[in-house]
Amino acid sequence: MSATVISRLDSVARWEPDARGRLAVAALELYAERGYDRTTVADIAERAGVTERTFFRQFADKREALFDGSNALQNAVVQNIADASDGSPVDIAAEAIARAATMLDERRPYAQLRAQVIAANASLQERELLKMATLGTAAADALRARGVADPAATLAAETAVTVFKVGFEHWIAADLAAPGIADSVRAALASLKSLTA
Amino acid sequence: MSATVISRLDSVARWEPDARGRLAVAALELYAERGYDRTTVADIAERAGVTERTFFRQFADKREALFDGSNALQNAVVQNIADASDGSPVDIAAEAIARAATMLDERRPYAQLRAQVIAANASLQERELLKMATLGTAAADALRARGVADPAATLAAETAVTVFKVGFEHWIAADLAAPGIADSVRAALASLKSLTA
DNA sequence: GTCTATAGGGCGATAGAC
DNA sequence: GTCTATCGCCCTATAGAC
Repeated sequence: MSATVISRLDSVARWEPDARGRLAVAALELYAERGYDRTTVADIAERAGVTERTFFRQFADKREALFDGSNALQNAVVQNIADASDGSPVDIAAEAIARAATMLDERRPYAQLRAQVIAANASLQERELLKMATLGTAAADALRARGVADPAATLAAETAVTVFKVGFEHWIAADLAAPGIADSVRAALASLKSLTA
Repeated sequence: MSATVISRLDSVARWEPDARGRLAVAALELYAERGYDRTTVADIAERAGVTERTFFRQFADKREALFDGSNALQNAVVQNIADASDGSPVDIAAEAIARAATMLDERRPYAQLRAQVIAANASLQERELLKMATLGTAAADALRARGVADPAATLAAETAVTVFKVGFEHWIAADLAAPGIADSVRAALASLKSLTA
């Protein structure tokens, strides 16, 4: 129950720090152990050592605890699109996602467990799809900021998200010695190009 | 409160028929009038003249009442893919969706209102995204049944769904004299092809 | 049809950090 | 003093169980 307290030695922290992180970990663990819908928010809060009410202050709902990292990915993608050199909109968007996704490489076991949990529950899949759609519109906005007109911006961004999804699936399923996720995404893009040629 | 009763003249219907249809209409109306989250299932049931319990027997949850037509669209897409003559997987899937979607042409005002309601609420967007994803996997299955291998089948199906989404947005936003949805979808496919060329 | 557990929002009180 | 994170108890509506 006791956790590492990061505070000055002459003061005792009133609460253990990082309630949000503990809640996110507890949620993933419990969803994996007994399934999403047989886990109550009270269960999660108890394991994290906080009250139920605190959970809802940290996360908008029970699903959101699994999607804490999605903002970081999206910000990296938007930045990568802004920083990209010239190229076709699809190439720019797909490469931006491929590079941003390398932040997942070092946490593949976590990503695999999380993917398993999401695959087992429809309402978690819905949330994942919403996050992907949000990533797509953010990427489209970033392309428009570079002067790409519609419908090219939307199509390129959505296509990049599609190749990310396919590349992600491949990376998740591959064995330990497999290459990084960026290569999986690039391979999916190459496949798509040969399909539409 | 009284509706047209389609029954034999010598019998009095015990319940008004088509509770499911009335619930779907009532749900859309109320979501449009006062917003999704300020509408309770009890409100919908009352307007449809049934009990709350009947709503949940007809629909799995409060969102599902807006998605009654999605099965018909999916079945038509799968059938069209099975019936298609030879061509590239992307062309087959996109054309299959374009033709199936013509069933929406005669109900454009309904589709516009529905799209407005969905755009106003995140949890309805999630459900819409799940329906699109389900359509994508069904289309991919249909392509595989034709002998298309992966990842081509998945990529082609997902790409077709993307051009459908973009075409649908265009068709929804266009004025009354605009061409049908199939042409909007075909135009989106053409744009995508020039983008990836 | 009735009953009930749980999600999730509102609000005020508390007690730390600064 | 302000700001912010927590708690606790109120409530309603969803959705599943019986």
